[in-house]
Amino acid sequence: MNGQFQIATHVLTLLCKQPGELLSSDYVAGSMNVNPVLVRKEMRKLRACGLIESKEGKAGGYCLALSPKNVTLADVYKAVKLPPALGQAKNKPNPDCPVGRQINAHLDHLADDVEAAIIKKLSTITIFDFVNQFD
Amino acid sequence: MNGQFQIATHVLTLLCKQPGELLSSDYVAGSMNVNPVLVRKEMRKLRACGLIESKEGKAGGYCLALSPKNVTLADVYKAVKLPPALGQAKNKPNPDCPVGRQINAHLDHLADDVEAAIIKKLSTITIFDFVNQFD
DNA sequence: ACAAACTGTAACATATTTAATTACAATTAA
DNA sequence: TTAATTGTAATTAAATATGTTACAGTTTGT
Repeated sequence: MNGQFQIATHVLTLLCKQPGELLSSDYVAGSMNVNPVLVRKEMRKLRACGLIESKEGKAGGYCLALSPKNVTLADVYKAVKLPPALGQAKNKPNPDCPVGRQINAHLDHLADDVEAAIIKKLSTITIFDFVNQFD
Repeated sequence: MNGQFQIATHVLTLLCKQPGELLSSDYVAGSMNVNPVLVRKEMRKLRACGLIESKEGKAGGYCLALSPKNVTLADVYKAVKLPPALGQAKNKPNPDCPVGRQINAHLDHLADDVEAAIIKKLSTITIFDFVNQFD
């Protein structure tokens, strides 16, 4: 099981609900019951993509880098870099078989199409939209 | 890495290319360089969904149960039952946190939407279409 | 200057999932 | 009756994700 997208989305939700404040990885980890180091690992990815900012030192923490209306869940998906939705075969098909020789090219193209469909769907939902669902 | 969809699609491609013949798991496994037992495991799923038929005993093997024009890659995707594209968190968010209390419902709904988008995309491609790409 | 509270990150342990392998009962054809 | 094959379980090995510990570096406040 892979909960990286869920962690990232949870953090962004918290940051969105408490704008202007710096939230620590310990605080966030407490809201979701995961290890603070895991949170910091996801935050590294989000920061690398410019979605959040972090501040070190005492009273440090994380905050949004952009307006929640300008960040979509597609940005989050790309930032966390999940394994491909259709999976990823590691076998090396038999090059002497007409099907084996070509299938990886076709499967790769298909996987790209599916990832594009996921991103298209997620790009219709901003962080603001997602957070707005909460009571 | 998870190559179940790729195995299933590879087998269906071979079956489609050699209609009327029964292909053995050994033959198929040889084309893709995986273990024959893995092939038989995926075949079980495809058969449970009615996509293929199998025959036991000497000279047994597998063949398509439907016309390749009537089977889409969405059927294959549903048959192999991959883990959800957005992952699956296993943490239990803090029920005392307003965000933690609700987020799983929202994430689950989102995951359903994404799976629907994947299936929508895959349902536009039949096995016939996929195989037709080959030389 | 110093202590405290953080991030950033590495290293290691644990848990889970997937693939490979082995084994064998049941089935079918020759 | 033998050989080839599916169906399936059990085990091992490999890959991946998570949890944990540790600690250097940074910043704030006293």
